[in-house]
Amino acid sequence: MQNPLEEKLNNNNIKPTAMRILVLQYLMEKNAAVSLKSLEASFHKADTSTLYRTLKTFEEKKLIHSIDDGTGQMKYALCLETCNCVLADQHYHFHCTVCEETFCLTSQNIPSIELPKGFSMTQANLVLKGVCAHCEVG
Amino acid sequence: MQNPLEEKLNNNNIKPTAMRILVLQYLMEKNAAVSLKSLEASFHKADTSTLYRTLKTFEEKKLIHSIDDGTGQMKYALCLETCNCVLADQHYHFHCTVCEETFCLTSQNIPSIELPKGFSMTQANLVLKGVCAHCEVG
DNA sequence: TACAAATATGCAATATAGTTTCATTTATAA
DNA sequence: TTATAAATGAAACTATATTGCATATTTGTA
Repeated sequence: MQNPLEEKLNNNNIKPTAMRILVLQYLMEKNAAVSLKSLEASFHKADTSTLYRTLKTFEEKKLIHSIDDGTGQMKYALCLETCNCVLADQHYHFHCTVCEETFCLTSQNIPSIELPKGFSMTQANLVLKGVCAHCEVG
Repeated sequence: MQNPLEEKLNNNNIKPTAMRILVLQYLMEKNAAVSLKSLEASFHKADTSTLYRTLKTFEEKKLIHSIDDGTGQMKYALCLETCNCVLADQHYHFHCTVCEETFCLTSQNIPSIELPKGFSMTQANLVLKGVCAHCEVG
């Protein structure tokens, strides 16, 4: 008998410490990708390095994936339940230049891309930029 | 009567100083995107800030475009002649995890991407990762 | 329970890329 | 020639990411 957060961590082979449960909860409540800074801002009591390593552990265990959205701050977002962080699981991300939030566009996978002869692809970092629905004027 | 490099700079409203001509030449000779660090390594006599500002000027004047390939070092590559750095000019980039070079894949434009309702897109940073033809084994 | 080993955390220091300030030099134009 | 504008060089500074090490906590085992 464990709570769903602990269960999720256990399913990913991550020991469910108090800190990790809180960080996971935070990630689940946000519908946008989060940065280390935003975690720091939300968890004053926790140390930066702990939060940093928590994110790294989550990423390593494929609970979250990282997004380099070009803001200079790496963002992290929860993977889908079925995610193995392989090419087939990759999706576009959208960075809103107004609210500065970054979202996963999981409704469509990335299209097949014709690579030059001899090239092989294993990963992708695909970030679209513009204005999100919430920030759109008019 | 001016050399092609100067002409290219002039066409982009960039005053052709000695330094800028050399940097442009360097960019044209490389078939991969270059970083500030690689410029520093190639131009020992020039100051970092000069090279930095040269890149920024080139980018501003749409002579080159920047690529955040996730290595932590911004890369820069020459735009195509016809480029206006608008959405239609965007293309994928490929970062080889072996030789660490980053290339423009200009042979195809990015496909049309279905955005959530209300989202509008103005830019993109699309980086594919894997192994390039030169580094492919076998 | 008690102890040993493994793991997680907190604090501090470090690394690195990017950026800015300001003085000096160089180019441009009246 | 002189005044003005622009480019360059040197140095300092900022921000993010990362690591080392001591302490605390958890876990497994007798």
